[in-house]
Amino acid sequence: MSTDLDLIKKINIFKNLGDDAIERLGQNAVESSHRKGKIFFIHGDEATRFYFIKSGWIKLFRETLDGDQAVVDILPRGHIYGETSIFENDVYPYSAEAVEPTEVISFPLANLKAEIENNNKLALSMLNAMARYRRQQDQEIEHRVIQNAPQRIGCFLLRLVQQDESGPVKIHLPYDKTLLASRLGMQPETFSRALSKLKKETGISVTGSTIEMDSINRLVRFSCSACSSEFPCKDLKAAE
Amino acid sequence: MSTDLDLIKKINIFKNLGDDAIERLGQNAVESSHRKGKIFFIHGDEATRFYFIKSGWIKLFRETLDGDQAVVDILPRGHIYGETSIFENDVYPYSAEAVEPTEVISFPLANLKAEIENNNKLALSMLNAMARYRRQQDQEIEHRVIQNAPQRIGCFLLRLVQQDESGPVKIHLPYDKTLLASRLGMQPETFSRALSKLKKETGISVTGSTIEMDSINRLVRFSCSACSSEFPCKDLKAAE
DNA sequence: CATAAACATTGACCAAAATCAATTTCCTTA
DNA sequence: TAAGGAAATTGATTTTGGTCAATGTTTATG
Repeated sequence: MSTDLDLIKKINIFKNLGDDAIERLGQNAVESSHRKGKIFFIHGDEATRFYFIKSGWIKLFRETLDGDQAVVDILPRGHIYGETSIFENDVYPYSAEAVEPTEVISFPLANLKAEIENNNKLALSMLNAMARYRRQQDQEIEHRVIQNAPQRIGCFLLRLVQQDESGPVKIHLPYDKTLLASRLGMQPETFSRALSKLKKETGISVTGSTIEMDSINRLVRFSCSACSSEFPCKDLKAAE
Repeated sequence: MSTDLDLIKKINIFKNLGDDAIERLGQNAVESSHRKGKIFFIHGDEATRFYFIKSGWIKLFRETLDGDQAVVDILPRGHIYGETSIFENDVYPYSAEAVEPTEVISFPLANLKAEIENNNKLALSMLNAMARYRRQQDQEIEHRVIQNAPQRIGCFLLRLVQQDESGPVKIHLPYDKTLLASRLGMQPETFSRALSKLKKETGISVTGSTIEMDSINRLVRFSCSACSSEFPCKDLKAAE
């Protein structure tokens, strides 16, 4: 396990912790690789472990009995998932699936639960992470009320670029368009049409999953006019 | 200030704290009454205080320059607001407005900030509160993806009733319909029509802001089929 | 109690997005 | 490199909810 220690130290909410705490949290950590499509858990399952994404992408979602699905979030490398179940009576509040080949490290939730009881530093980092997430979700709701489909796509793209970019920009979509559509709460067909519209309205050029533009100005004008935050909306990046 | 101590102890995230901590948190607390329409702060304002709702209702929202508004939440008596700004560089992340005559107690954020640094109990209660809120927001997003307008109203109504109710039920809407519409992310006209449809589909009877039905069964079947949670969806009550 | 103002409903129409169906394009892998 | 399958696009149509305007209803207030 000790080979992992350095990696564990880099986990966002574990930063600033002492080596002894890291050691305790890392007890019985297990590293594993998974193919696209791997289901880690289903919402409602009893929760025993939480996961750190070493590489790949994880989709968090919930679905109804008849298969309608709502994507809660799509997490890149560096994030953890499943950890909030310690506040949910040890039940996972969402389902988790690998949408790319993925490497994860899993940890017993018991470690986290025990550590957080006594380690104020850890509690505070978790609070910070939680607060950031909360703001993100609030904004997500806002966007779905105020922005239309093309604007939501534009907003998502802007969160992929360095926000001080002033010249030409080239963006690569982080995962496929169908998945991105569900992440933005729309159908694939709607996404396709909305992207065409965005192209027409803002002059971006789209080649497969590569998107280019001379400058982000027109995109900002188009998307951020229907948002309560000023651009650049710091801390709301789509990926890290 | 000492007259407030008993009240402060009852604040959700302050439960289980010792008298000394309560004392510190309550330093320079100020009680005040406000008319409907009072704006406490606007998102982006520098944050200095957080508020406890002694009575009344508070709307949390964000709005764009051209007046489009997204309601984040509507809080009843017993809740606090503005406290998360300690994780947001001391800036309020949303605007807050009284939608009824309201009594509040405000506290310096500095108290909370100082206390949380050293008091693990407090940090843990905040984490729990935050986690509950997060789950609620996740579900909110899910509902807006999966449920249509009449189903969202039905779901909201169900969260107002005791969830083990088996006989006839009488519900009183907690605030006016226009506000409720915005809380559910729809226009007043849409709300009105959606409520009519709900009436037709589930046999509920509506008289002003009083809603009655023989049993919640039909409502559950109508609304909860488009949701990933089983009824009763515990901990997701609309009011407390 | 009268009256204005706010709230709520209804109708007609419009716009956005979902759905269903048919291709086309891209990517994987045999 | 060819074939098959998945992903993406496009078209036609329907559904849902939004918008605008008119009218009815409740509520607060002088």
